[in-house]
Amino acid sequence: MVQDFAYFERGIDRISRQLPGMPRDRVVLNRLFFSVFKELDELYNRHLEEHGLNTSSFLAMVMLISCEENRLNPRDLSNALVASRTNVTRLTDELVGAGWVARNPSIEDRRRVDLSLTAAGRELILGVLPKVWLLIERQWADFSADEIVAFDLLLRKMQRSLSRIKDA
Amino acid sequence: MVQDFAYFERGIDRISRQLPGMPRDRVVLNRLFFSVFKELDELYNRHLEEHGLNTSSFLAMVMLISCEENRLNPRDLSNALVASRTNVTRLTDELVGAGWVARNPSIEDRRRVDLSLTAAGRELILGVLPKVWLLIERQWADFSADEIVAFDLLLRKMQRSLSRIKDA
DNA sequence: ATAAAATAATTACATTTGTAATTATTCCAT
DNA sequence: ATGGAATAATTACAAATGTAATTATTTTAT
Repeated sequence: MVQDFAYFERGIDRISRQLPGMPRDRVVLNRLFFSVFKELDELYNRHLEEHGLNTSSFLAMVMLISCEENRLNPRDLSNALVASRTNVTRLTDELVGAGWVARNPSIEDRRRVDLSLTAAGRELILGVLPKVWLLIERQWADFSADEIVAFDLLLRKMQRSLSRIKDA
Repeated sequence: MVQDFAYFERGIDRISRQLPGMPRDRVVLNRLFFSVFKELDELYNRHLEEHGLNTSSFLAMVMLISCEENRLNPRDLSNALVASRTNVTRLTDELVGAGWVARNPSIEDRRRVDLSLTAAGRELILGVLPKVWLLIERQWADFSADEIVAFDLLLRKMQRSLSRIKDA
């Protein structure tokens, strides 16, 4: 069956036989990474749905409750979400429409817009966060403290590698 | 600035002060995972673009060249890509339109459709794979063999954990 | 044998995301 | 001080993805 990863590995080996030079272990790693991410995103979207959120709007609200001045520009959100500015504009429209976020012209720079949580938005995200944390704890329940640390280091290393390739 | 992860960690700590009970290390891990994935997806999309592909259509073609009988049903692709059947229908329309994939009614079960690569599709993917492998090698160049193995094991563990939560 | 349930793919429609062009403002080099 | 370049956000539009309903076929329980 498709769901277990051995299926993919057999496929990868079939390609390897048709075309030499495959860095097999790293090809497997990337494939794993993609499929695990999709499952992860799906899981959190499913749990956030009942609160009218998805992983993007949730992260946007989290960025807003966690930022220094309690306000953030669309540009910052775009970086934080690794999403286009366009999409952030639309997302913001949505959150403003729901009454969770306020848009205010920036005082220092009139090109800018300051986004901040409304009282309702703050209340929502403070209610959702503990539920998300419970899910996170279930998700990582089988991992030892050492494994968590190791995973963290590997992801950061991967991040550095990706940004180096990007800049090159 | 937003791009380095310390920025997120300071935000995470600000939340922690507003709301107790956060499993900090694992929250950081999930955030890292999301942001690394987005960067990864972006990188590969950028490199695949010149061949008229993106990560989805590329993986679809890879599944087709790597499958046992050289044919696959839309259903299988949907599982492999962790994408909706609808999206696979559209994706297939696209690949068929480009002349890379053929749609044939299945002999055993007339509800089904067999998808397979055309000669042009096969040629395309055999040309693209080596380039993708070069990128993969750059991406993982800094990782030792041990790190690759460790990462692989952690991702598989994560996959099992996610599928356990899904089934529950 | 046959009717209900299950399965496969697709269609119609909505949502999410992105690229390119536009508008407004600020920065910077003369 | 001022005109060109850079930056911020948005708008118009296109591409990618998803949900629910529909059609065709097969499986299964009587």
